[in-house]
Amino acid sequence: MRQSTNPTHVSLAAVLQIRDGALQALLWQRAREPFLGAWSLPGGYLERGETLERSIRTHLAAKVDVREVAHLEQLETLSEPARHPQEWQVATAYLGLVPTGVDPELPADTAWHPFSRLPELAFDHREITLAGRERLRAKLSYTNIGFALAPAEFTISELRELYAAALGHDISATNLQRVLLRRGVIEATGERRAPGRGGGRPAAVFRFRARRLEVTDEFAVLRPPANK
Amino acid sequence: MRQSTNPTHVSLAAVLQIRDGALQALLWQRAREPFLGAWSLPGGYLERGETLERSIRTHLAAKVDVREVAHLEQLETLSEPARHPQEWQVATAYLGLVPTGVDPELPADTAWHPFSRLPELAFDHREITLAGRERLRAKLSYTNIGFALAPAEFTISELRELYAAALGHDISATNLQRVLLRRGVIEATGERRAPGRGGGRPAAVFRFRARRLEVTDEFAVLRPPANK
DNA sequence: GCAAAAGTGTTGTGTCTACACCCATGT
DNA sequence: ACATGGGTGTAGACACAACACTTTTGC
Repeated sequence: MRQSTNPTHVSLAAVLQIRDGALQALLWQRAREPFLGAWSLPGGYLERGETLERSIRTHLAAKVDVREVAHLEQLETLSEPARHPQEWQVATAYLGLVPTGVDPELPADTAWHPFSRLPELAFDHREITLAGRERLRAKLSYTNIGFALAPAEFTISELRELYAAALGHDISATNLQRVLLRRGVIEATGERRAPGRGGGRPAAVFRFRARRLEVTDEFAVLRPPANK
Repeated sequence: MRQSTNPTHVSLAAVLQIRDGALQALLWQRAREPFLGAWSLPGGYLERGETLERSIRTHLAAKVDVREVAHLEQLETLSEPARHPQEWQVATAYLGLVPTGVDPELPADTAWHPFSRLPELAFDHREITLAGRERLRAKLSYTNIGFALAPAEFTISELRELYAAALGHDISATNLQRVLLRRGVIEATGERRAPGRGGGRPAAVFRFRARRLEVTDEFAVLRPPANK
């Protein structure tokens, strides 16, 4: 029991990466009660003098040795009084994204889990994890958030696989390329990738033009008049 | 000084309404230090045993006598250590919307302020207020959130004025009607509104089909293949 | 030559803006 | 009659999905 007049405050993160062609979440196994042994999201207490974002970055770096988080954004703050069985605790959840290919060394109690086989999660962490995936899926449509899932350079078919894995449905390489080029989200580097055994035309290499989140489709159905 | 190991936690709300054809925010004048006399967002401490949403609803109902909040959603949680000069305080901000026409009785220290003449605000409340307006503007494009700004029944020109005031730019009644009808967001009641002095064709009366937030335009540019 | 993989051309559909025009009422 | 405000018809721009077709490589 920490004390009585104020809630404890923790930062948590659903850290997602595409590994082996599937969207996966970084989880660690709790070493103490409550939920001893259950899988849960990385995070920890907010300390005096730090912001929530600094808090979650510190906890990620210290506990899990993940410094390669390419994008981090706040998801929501959970305050259900019964969410922690012993403590009055408020949690602010973040979504973190790690580019494909990065393979940080993990402590023994930490592992990646594909969404297709998520274990039972402690507290309300399952809800948070699913909310993170939803946020990612939505933003793939109208922002350049793909930069945080992709390596620095890639071919369209590689990018197509990433998008398909994150979205959960197939996507056409043809149209993906056209949409992202039209919007100026990606650009050709000018280089080509040599084909594998069995041949095939060499693929053009692309990169994201920005590596910070930008809204690329204002989808402003109710948009201001053109003239004027 | 409340205590040391945990931050205090407050809930705040940017409560918006369209009044006199302009988007306005509900503010109250602080009665104590810090920022004595400055305008600020309504809200207050989170109490043990309640959720943040319950907390902000309670504070709104008690302090400001606004029970007519048609929509309430979480905006973000602010944790900058220096945001409160004396206290280690975390704040979770909400966006609240009140339909046009409702005119709740307000205490003497509370008043509506149009965005065009926002006073200096205490703490980081200006940032929150602007974030609330941005959230509203975005959601007007792809959800039915207009239900929370409009009265139960309205004509298209009345609705057009509300959208224009909230969006900050003009909008065509013709196209607004077609977009909202095509998406099934509004429907005709079958009644007509008598024209004012000076004549004119009687206007058809409409209502929103749902009075809870729904996403009406999935804007899923990267959408699943049609045939499967 | 042939299979494999990448990329382009083209067609059709749906959604939106803009604007001309028609409708129903008061004076 | 005619001014006033409401509503419909329609054309053009654009973004997208789907799919046929062409290009460039390995074997």
